[in-house]
Amino acid sequence: MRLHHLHEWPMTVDEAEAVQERLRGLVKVGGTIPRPRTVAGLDVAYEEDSGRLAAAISVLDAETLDQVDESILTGSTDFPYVTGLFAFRELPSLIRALQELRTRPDLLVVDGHGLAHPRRFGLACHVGVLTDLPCIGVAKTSLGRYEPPGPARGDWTPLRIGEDVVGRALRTQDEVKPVFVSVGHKLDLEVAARLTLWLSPRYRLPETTRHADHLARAALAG
DNA sequence: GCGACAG
DNA sequence: ATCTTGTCGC
Repeated sequence: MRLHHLHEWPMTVDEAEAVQERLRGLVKVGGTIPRPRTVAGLDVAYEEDSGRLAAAISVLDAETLDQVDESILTGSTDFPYVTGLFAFRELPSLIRALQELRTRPDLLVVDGHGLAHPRRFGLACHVGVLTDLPCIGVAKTSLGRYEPPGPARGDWTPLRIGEDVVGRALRTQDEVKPVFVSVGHKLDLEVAARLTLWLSPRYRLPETTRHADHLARAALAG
């Protein structure tokens, strides 16, 4: 898969924030996906010591949610974990995994935020701009403020940072903690939320994320 | 100013 | 992210 703007790579925290400010203008907000045939989940697993990591991508049939492709690799990280600069920690390995994918998915689902980010350019936006593919951010915790949504699957409330509505707190199953959905690239928030619900028929997290998580953990072990 | 803070 | 006991439920 062909990727764009790979020359935009920082060495320091200041440079990293500058890259985000520069690339944020390339995010396309809005739109729908006519008929997604395949959906890819991206995730990275870490080993507490030695900075070893495994990146995994699982591509599922959007209709049956059966896996049709995968890409797994192990590596290491040098960029420290800094809230807001999360992308620069996971992106190098995710990029390699994307390039080794046999197929080009119709949609990407990232384990983290898109627009629900301090500079409105979270990992899901970054991956979306690099690939120019529609991309959704689905995170397990929030960086913004929200009121608890209703108790039923499908209930949601707006997620805000400052005055901006940057995403949704979405209940994907009855009586479970909500997930935090935001636009990454090339779709609108309503579509992102609808797709997230579709991809989460049984558990709190989307099947794409769960599959990728399993693959990444297995790769670290074996 | 202080605390909180995706994974 | 990862470390973990017991507990509840299919």
